[in-house]
Amino acid sequence: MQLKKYTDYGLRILMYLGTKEGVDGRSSDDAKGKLTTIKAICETFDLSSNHVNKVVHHLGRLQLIETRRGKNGGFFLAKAPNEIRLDYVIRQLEGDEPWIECHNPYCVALPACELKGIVARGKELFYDYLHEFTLADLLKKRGQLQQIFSTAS
Amino acid sequence: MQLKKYTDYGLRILMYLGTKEGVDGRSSDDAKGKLTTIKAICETFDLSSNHVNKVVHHLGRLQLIETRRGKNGGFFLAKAPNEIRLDYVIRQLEGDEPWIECHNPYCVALPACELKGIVARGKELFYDYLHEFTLADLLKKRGQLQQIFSTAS
DNA sequence: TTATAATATGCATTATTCATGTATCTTTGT
DNA sequence: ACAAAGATACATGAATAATGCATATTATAA
Repeated sequence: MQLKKYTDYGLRILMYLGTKEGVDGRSSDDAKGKLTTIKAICETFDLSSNHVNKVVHHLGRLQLIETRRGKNGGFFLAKAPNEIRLDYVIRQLEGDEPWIECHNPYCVALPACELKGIVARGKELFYDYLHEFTLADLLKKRGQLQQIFSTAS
Repeated sequence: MQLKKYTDYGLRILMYLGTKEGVDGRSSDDAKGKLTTIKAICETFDLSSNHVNKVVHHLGRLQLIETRRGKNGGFFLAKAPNEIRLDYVIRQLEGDEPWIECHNPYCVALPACELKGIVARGKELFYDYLHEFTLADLLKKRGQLQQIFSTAS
């Protein structure tokens, strides 16, 4: 019972982008508006580039970030931080299956089982709570994060 | 993000015991007060006896059931169904680690990270909700469950 | 007191899923 | 044309859950 690292990495990437973001959604650490690259993320968080690659791609498909191929390519947030709800990010990256498995192996009690509904409702309460937060909430200590990200590598 | 089958099996076992339970906490399908055995559980739910063995042992250590070794041994509920709270059962069987892993690999953002607290609170809301329910709630359709369990095998 | 039926326990093995690695393709700016 | 970036497919490795096997321990009954 734990979120996948995949999901975790996705959230870290969004946080990183959130700290870089200027008015135009580009990296602000450079006047040229350089984009953030997978390489930069990997160096900052010390992660495998292959994995980050996939997560970035996924975030792109979700239209949470915009990716640019080719030289000087990279990616940046496609929405304002306060429009990126945590429940959505986690549900999508994590996958949204029921938290309890009634088939595989099939449970004979299924037709009279009250449990699956209770767990499903609990799951929804978890996500309802996450729905109250956005990426902006993760950036409260933005200055400190910027400092961490700029010195890490 | 899913409960372990181990946890699921534990809950099924408790439900099974709940349907058998008479005034004395013994199986009521037989005047002799025969105890429920691992074998009976395995036949009913079509599970591996080794796995059930371990879950039963765990439930015993948690004092949710009382186990009896030796010939004519078995086990039965050690508490009334309405005293067995689902949050407790699930927390114990599932293990109670944080749902998000900040170390392993260590995350540089940790000192300024708002995420861990949000997820931790969401997790608590999930368990708070489960706390409202007991095994008795899982036995609402007790008659139907009894019928299922007596015909399965 | 011996056989038997039950749980207890430890170790080994298998299966599943997550995580990571390698290679190559495609795109795009220089 | 070249180089730097993401896109994609496939393969491998690692972690953990699930299961299997063997044996010990205990209690009852013949």
